[in-house]
Amino acid sequence: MVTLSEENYLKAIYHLGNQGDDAVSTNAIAEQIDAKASSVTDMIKKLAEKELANYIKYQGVSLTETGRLTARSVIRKHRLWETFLVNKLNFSWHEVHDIAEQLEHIKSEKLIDKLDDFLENPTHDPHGDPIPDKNGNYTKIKSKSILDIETGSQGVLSSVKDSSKAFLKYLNKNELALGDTIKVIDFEPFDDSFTIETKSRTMTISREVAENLYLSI
Amino acid sequence: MVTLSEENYLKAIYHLGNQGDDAVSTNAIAEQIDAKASSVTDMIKKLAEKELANYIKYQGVSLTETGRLTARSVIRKHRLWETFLVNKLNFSWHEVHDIAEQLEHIKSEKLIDKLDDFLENPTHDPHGDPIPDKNGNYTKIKSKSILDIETGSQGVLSSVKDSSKAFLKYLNKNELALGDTIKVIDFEPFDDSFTIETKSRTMTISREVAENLYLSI
DNA sequence: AAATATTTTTAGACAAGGGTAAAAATATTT
DNA sequence: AAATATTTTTACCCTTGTCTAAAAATATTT
Repeated sequence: MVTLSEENYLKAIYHLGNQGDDAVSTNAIAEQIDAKASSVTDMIKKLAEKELANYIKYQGVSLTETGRLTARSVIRKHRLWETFLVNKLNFSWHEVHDIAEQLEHIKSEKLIDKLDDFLENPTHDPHGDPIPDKNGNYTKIKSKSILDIETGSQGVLSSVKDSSKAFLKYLNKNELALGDTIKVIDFEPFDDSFTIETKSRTMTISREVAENLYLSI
Repeated sequence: MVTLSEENYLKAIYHLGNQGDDAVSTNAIAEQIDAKASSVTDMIKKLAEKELANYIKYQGVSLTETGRLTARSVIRKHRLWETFLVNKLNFSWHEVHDIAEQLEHIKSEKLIDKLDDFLENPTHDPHGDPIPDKNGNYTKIKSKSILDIETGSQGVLSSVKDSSKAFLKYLNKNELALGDTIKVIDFEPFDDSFTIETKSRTMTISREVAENLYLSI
């Protein structure tokens, strides 16, 4: 039995540690989860005790195979619920995170499998992130941040790195949506800004925004 | 802020105390919630502290207006989620209770309103129980247990009193479903059994079963 | 390499929710 | 009305997950 809190720690370690492979520092987890370092140490010990994590004092944590699968299962639930909220209940994508954060902890294999079928087995959630299947497998779309794309080339907006409310609202306001074709027209070294072109218009975006937009070529 | 545990107590008091009006005993709650009487006393004090319940030592608890509305809101969520599970995810009605028990505690007004719309504002859940609206109002279908119906008359199976897995499975096995028209043919005083007639057949049911079937005339 | 700074861990406390055992109040018998 | 039984409450303990403050380990400067 994995508790709600444990699930959140597993998810954090997974995301911070590159699928949970790299060792993650106590402070990094503390910041991610919004808790104090001492609380994190306590929880890490419990996870190691349950063989969900590998832990060496002062050396950080990584996930065991079981821990990784558990994390992926939580991520699967989170992303399926987000898809449900956006596709079926007509939420906009910036509203769904907090609700999915709760729904991801509902315990029922059968529920999530039926939800998956009901949504017609989506491979990506509304933010463009891949949804692991029952066995924890998924294929990431190969994509690059606009920062790393050569001027003149174009791609399809496939995901966003930052899923904060503020950023998603910015995208809505500027009529940028997943699936849009974006061409990188120019880079301005003075302020690190980019000029991009979409179907409807040409616009300038800051380095900060460019960093968070991932295009698949 | 009402906690998950508090919500469960409010629901129990609501159901045991005839919409929370009548005073309910500590022991009755303990049994319903599967906890010890001492734990119930503690929680009751917290509810009274938060003005969700009226409590006089040794005299039992009832709900305040706020408590009653909170209970109805939890019941609304429970029944909407059950409806979702059965109507959209194709669960059968005896499987949904435990999952709805978890889903009913998800916090988001907007979520439940959108779910309500998605389900096309159902007035009754899969067990025939009424779903309170946003304001906590609902209309109960006027119905009577087969025990209280005169031989010879008929009605539509509108709800079941006992929603246990065992009973719902019994109904499935015997092809009895909500909405079926049932005619009460005979009563046998020797063992208190009833003979009833449905579209497809005539059958005998025990007093125990009869007691749990509610027909609307 | 010593001194200082930062990170991590330990020790001890707290709130929520639940349990046991005994005391107090209420109900029921005789 | 006493005696007995039952219910409810109190007093105290436990676990989970969190916190603060201090100690220990590791990193970074000088």
